[in-house]
Amino acid sequence: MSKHVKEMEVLKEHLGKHQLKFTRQRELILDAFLKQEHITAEEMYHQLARKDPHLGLATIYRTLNLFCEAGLAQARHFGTQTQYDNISHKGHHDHLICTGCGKIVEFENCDIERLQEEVASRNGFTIQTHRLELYGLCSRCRH
Amino acid sequence: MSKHVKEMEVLKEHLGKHQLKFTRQRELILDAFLKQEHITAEEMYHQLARKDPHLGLATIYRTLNLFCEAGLAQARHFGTQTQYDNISHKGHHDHLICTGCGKIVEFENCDIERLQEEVASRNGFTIQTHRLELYGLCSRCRH
DNA sequence: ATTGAAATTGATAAGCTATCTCAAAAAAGA
DNA sequence: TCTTTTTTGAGATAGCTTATCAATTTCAAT
Repeated sequence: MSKHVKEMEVLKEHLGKHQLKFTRQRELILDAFLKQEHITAEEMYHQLARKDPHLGLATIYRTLNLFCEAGLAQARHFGTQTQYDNISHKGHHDHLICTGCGKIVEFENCDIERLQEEVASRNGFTIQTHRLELYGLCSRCRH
Repeated sequence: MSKHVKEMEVLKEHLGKHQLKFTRQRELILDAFLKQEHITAEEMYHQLARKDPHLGLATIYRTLNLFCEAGLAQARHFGTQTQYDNISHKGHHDHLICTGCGKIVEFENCDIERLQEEVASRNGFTIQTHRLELYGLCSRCRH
């Protein structure tokens, strides 16, 4: 039924270790979560309203936080909301954002990522995720 | 009176351009803000309560957001609160943030900054500012 | 210095996001 | 199935930030 067998196992293992139970809601939310790169609780609430209109918002929050504890998700505060990042999703990308027209260009740079690792380990940190945004003017807006 | 002449000029120029007015409160808040590397509105509210007990919290928020628009500050959301970073005084710095205990380590890395410039120019952008946050576990929280 | 239009302030209400409460429902082991 | 423990859903609550608005302040033009 679910395509996310590996992650489902990670969840079940975490549940087992902490005397928590495997529920229909947790399965449903994990399935939906793993299809996204990142999502907010509110977004997921509306998305899942079709499948289960009675699924409560509090349950979404509780479950997404559970995923963080299980190492499947990573909470990141963006604007006024909390984004829950899908850890298993590879292909992280950073953003170039034009302050003139709002244009967003995505990019990836291995050299930068390597230097980030260096900085982190020099400070005793193990990086889970990162966020890099460059703000400036695109060629069109500079004139 | 004020030691932050340069930044005060930046603020005044921004105010002039946008038909805004130079007030006692804005001067007071800028002076206090520039003494910090980063601060929350609430912290500043309590800090300034001694100098001006009638200074409202809403004014602090409004003014710190004004500083962001003027390019003197940068808002950063951490936990449930917003940190306002002073980017005009000590120069920009990036952050290593522990997702376990919330510890924040500031760092600067010229090599990363140079690579950022490269990425930007390759895409026709001129960088005005940037935000780099590395999330992970500090040595203490990893165990 | 005075005036008057426009912006700002302070106090508080309102808005939003996230968490807490608790009775009812569901899960898991015997 | 029975029993114990955990989870859920709905609404209440908490914490941070913004909106509202009458009174005040700024500032350019008298």
